[in-house]
Amino acid sequence: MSNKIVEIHESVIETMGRISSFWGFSKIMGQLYGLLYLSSKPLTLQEMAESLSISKGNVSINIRNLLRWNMVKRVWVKGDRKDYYEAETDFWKIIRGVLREREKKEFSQALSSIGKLRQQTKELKRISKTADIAFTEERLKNLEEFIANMDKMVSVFITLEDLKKNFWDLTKKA
Amino acid sequence: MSNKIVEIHESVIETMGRISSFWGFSKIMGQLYGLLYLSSKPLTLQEMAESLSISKGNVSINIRNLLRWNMVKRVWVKGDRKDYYEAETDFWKIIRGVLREREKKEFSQALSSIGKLRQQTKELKRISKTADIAFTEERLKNLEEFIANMDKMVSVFITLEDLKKNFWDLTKKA
DNA sequence: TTAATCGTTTAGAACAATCTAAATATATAA
DNA sequence: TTATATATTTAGATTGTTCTAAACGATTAA
Repeated sequence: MSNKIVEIHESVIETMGRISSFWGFSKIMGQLYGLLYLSSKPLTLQEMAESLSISKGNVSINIRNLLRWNMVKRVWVKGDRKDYYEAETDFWKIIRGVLREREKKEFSQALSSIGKLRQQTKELKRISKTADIAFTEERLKNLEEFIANMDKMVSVFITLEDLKKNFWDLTKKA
Repeated sequence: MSNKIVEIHESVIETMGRISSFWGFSKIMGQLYGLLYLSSKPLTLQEMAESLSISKGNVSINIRNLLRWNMVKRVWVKGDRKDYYEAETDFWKIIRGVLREREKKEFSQALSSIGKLRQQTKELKRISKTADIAFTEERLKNLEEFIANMDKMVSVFITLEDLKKNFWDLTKKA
């Protein structure tokens, strides 16, 4: 590969690293993904470690996280016992997966926490009608409604994207 | 305040801290916001530091960040030289602000980085037509299109929320 | 002006995350 | 089975973040 194209690859990898840490993943995860995304053939742990000048162990744990988020796939190369990896290139599929597992989980957790606490406050209000209990209940009500709405928005997004995907798959088959 | 309601407040504050660090803000920021959100009157630095058992300096820098994101407001209490703070309770307004400043900035930065690199790759392709240059160009094209779409989605969201807000303001005035 | 009361900054401590190199575990081929 | 190639785990080093206590600076009241 020409010098210039190698430079371009490195810049893309750097950018991916920045994006990755911005979204709360590790920098290395983004860089590994960028490396694989720009590679026309699957790569081994060893190759990735050398390309990014990091240890094999570091690649190992970060690749495992990428696998967990379905951002890379492990592929088989016949006659070679090394593991090979390639990038998942369908970004919408990645987003759907991340929203489903990460955001969804966080929203429902927050929703149930706040819901429970609001319930406790309501019960308290039945017993004693003080100003601060009423105030707390009002605030928790608004908070719970907001989180429920965010939760719904994410669900709608996932559903829409799923529909789009299924429709696309159908048109391809037909 | 009763013992029970204090316990509830503490749980909400804890939950807010968790949400905050999940979204890439500091835990203390979330806790401070929670404290103010549940307070029926504005609080001083001193009061917040005592409530959360953290240093005044720590409150100072975290409150400054909350102000930066328009998540809290500084309010004046006549005849008192202390600064008082209260929570911004309009969550959609907060989201709009954060998207506008944080996400927007990140998207346009990524978009311009990748755009430039894609342009360089295109120029390279005019000179020499190797397989890896063509491959790189194809990948960068897809990546750029994806980021542009995300950017558009965020813009649409902000615009819609702004419209909703303006409409609401109008109906209130009428 | 001086004393008192705040808010902010800073130096260093405490803590947490990330990385490497080496050890260990696992899988394949001879 | 044994030897070899590979992946994963781990202990400790490194780095980065966040916190506190104290110093500093600014503002107000006397």
